[in-house]
Amino acid sequence: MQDARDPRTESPPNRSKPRSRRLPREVRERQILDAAVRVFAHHGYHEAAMDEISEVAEISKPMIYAYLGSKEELFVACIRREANRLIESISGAVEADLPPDEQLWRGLRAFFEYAQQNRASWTVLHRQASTQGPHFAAELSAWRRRALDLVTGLLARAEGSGTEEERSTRHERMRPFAAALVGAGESMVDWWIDHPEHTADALSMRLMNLVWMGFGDMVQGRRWKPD
Amino acid sequence: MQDARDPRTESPPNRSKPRSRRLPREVRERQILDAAVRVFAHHGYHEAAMDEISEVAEISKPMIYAYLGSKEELFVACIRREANRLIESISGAVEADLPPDEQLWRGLRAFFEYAQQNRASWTVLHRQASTQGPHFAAELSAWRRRALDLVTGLLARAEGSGTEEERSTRHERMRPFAAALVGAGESMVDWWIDHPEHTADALSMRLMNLVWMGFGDMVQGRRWKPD
DNA sequence: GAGTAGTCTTACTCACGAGTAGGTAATGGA
DNA sequence: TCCATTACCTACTCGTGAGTAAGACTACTC
Repeated sequence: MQDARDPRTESPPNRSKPRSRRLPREVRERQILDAAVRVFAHHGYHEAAMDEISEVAEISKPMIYAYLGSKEELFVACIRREANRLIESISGAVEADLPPDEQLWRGLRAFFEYAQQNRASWTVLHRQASTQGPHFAAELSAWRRRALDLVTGLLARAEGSGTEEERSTRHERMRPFAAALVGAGESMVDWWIDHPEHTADALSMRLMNLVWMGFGDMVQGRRWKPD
Repeated sequence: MQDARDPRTESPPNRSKPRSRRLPREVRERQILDAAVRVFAHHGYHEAAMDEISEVAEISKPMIYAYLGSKEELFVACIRREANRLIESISGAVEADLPPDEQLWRGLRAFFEYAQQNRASWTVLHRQASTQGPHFAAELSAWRRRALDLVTGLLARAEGSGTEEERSTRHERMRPFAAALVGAGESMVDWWIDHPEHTADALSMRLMNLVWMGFGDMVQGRRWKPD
């Protein structure tokens, strides 16, 4: 069973390069993490062999243990790095002085774009991470919580201002909706993988319509549009 | 965990070997599947040891191999059985002659209730199944497709009728929305596990409001309510 | 050039767990 | 009563893959 997207043979087809020697730790750690993300994304945590990661990273296995620790710690390091990248992408796209629907729209679009341009990263965060052995549970719920807080904040602002206390209870009330929205996005990305003819823009628009207008409006032909 | 034996098979009270019960294959298969669902839900596919499943099922390991085949086949059998149960629960709750919003509402509620009353089953379907080794990919996408078709049908009917062709293109257009809705539900159930103070009814209502009314209506105080 | 700190490797060990060999014992029909 | 069948077991094998021992090579400083 040949696999076209085997991470070992995926990107640079370098046959001539005589395996760069003696690079500083910083560089190696990055190489290892890059390789690990790709391999974890491709096989999942348990099927991913440290031997394969070391092969992809072009470094021997003991170096991984020396720099990043056990397989578990390596996986956690991947989660942490990729979660940071994703969350920064989204929160960077949301400008605080825009109207709430516009903010939401930008956030959604940034999310879909990230998922498109960083497939492996997204796969690790979404699919593999949720395999929750009791181990990475902490790391996992941490990143999930950050994502949820980000979205909850977006939604809470949509309902306008008020006293400190009102804002805080509203924030709480928004949590289940935020969970729903996050899940809707995740699930749409999954669907997207099988229907790559759609653009990030189109999908964000659909999701925006769903959560902002709702089916009740949509069946009557009312649509949400940006700007 | 005490072993509650059938009183009829226990006639002489001083039998020294209560374990050898010699039950028919059908019964054992059910016991094995029940145990497997629990263990898979608890540990995930890879961490789940056949030895533990055999222990929980109160039968020896070779019997599992004799009846259900390999670990992979056992897992597939679990997925298949539990997916059927869930899909029947939902489609049983949706009566075709109700108005579309009411149908959607009943479907959502049935889903949340199933997730609440069959935690292990849901966990296997949702969390563990998505670990997509290339193996159960077929089984997985099959059940996911059935769920998606069910929801897509629900949504497509909400937009009323038309010519055969209109219905079919609309059905296609609804797919990404269905994916979003399914994901929203899944994600809300995850959130629910950490916030068990909410009821299935309350959560279905929230999700119904989100997808039917949308935030645009909700921030203006408009709400959806069941008939 | 000697010492030292950091990079990097080959070639192992060893636990774990899927799957099996090879049997015993109960049941039901002839 | 004998035989076939089916239920059921204990006690193994054996591949795989995480993690390591033990040292080699290189590039600094002093």
